[in-house]
Amino acid sequence: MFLNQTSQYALRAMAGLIVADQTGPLKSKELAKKTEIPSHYLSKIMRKMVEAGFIESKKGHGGGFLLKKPLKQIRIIDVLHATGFDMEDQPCVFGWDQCSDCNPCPLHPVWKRLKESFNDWAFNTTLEDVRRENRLVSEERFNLTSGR
Amino acid sequence: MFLNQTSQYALRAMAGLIVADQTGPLKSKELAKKTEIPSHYLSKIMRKMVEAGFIESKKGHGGGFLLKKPLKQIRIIDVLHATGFDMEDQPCVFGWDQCSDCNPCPLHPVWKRLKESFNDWAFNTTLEDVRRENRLVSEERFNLTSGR
DNA sequence: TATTCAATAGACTTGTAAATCCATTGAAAT
DNA sequence: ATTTCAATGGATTTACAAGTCTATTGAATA
Repeated sequence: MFLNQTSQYALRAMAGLIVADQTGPLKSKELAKKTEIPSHYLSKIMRKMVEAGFIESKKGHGGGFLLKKPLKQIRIIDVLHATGFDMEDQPCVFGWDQCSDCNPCPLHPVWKRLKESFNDWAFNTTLEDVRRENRLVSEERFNLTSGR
Repeated sequence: MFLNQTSQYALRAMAGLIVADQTGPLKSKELAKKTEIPSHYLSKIMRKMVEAGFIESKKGHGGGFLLKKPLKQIRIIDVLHATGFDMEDQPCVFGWDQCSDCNPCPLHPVWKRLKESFNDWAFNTTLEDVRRENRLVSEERFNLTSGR
């Protein structure tokens, strides 16, 4: 869908990291394998996550990436911003330089609603939600397969 | 933002066409100028709109593009489909081949909500909405500038 | 019929996000 | 100290969407 590959990879990588059993730092290569992201490309994305303060990196023996911030404090929008995506930078869909509520292009009202839904999602969803909902599913599956 | 340039152009072109004073067919070049879409590229997009049955084209003298269907019957999703965009074709954001409600990837629940908002918008917004809301704005402005 | 206009078709070029490659840095272990 | 491991930086390549160019088709006008 709509977000560019880099942003999608970033979400995927963060999700992959938080879902992993956290017994020490997770290596870029392992995460790459797990998430099927080209490993060298992933490295660059992970650097951005480090710079944004979401994770920290350890070089050398036993190195890799570790979560640094509470998941609750990392919103989807933060991850997107860290990859360079910013809704505010997006040009008017109709191509106007100065499109706004006061000076709306023909698509403005309609497009605005889409942006609002997107923002509603991106600002109100955190990586904690990702983890929680993933847990719920795993538990359900466990209950099923364990025969209760 | 997220939709590719071609899809955005398609929305822009349709909006440009319906907002134009409809005194006969609108030429591709005129529409291109109005919407600031590269004219030859626009031609290709307009062809898709013709094939989808939204508009018809007239060649030669006095030719151009005309609306064919009632605006109410053209949803945003239809325009997007006509340009080749299909939400159902979008691969799992986590990269899984078989990701579904029954077999959800770690991002599935969260991503699903985004898709639902998007679909809600794309399926429930028509070009009639685009026209109506544009009209409302124009009238408001008229009332202001006419000094009432 | 000849001329002009405008869409159509398809080959070709451009721009840039995505992906790869390789050399370097820095940390841990022995 | 030396070796090994893994992240980092930056140059380069690839792939493909976006955009351009040119020739053709087909309709209206006179």
